[in-house]
Amino acid sequence: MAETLTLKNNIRTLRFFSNEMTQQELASKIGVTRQTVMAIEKGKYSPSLEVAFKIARIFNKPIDDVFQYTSLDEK
Amino acid sequence: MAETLTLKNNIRTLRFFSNEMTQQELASKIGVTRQTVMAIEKGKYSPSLEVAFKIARIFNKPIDDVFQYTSLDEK
DNA sequence: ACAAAATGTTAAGTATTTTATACATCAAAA
DNA sequence: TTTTGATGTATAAAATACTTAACATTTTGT
Repeated sequence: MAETLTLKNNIRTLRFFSNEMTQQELASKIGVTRQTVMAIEKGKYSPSLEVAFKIARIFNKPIDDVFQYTSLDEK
Repeated sequence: MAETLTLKNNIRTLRFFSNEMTQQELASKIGVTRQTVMAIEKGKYSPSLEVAFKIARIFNKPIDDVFQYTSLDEK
């Protein structure tokens, strides 16, 4: 049945837990534009692994804690 | 000093530990071409997070066990 | 030594990510 | 109420990932 997998993330939550970090602040820290953070946060597309690593690093989390690649209906 | 970070990976090793899986087999399993596996394995470029997840999933490992984003000189 | 399979390389094209601008909406603050 | 900062949306261009195809080199097996 070729279950459809989608990419989700906790960036928004992680930002808030990190002293209410704004999208712009996160973007600056990892060296991308605010639009990129925006698009990734909203799941508009799959970022490069490098950008994913940079984000995870800011929050001191492994990538799998920031991004989840799961079947759509997963809890 | 803006330490330079580079992306490394253990794909080659993981393939061998997985019943000597070839690049072509891995490519087929994750739905990309052999050249793509080749390029990623040799670190020619940073794959998309989605492809990274697919690879990690084949080996039943978290992404951070397959890819390392570290400073060049790191042991 | 030979054949076959696996890996490496290159080039050109397509697809996707990221940038850059610009503008709209909303909430908070002044 | 007006301004300001943060977020959302849109679009075009630039950069990068991925494909396709073809061929060269290395490794493995017979």
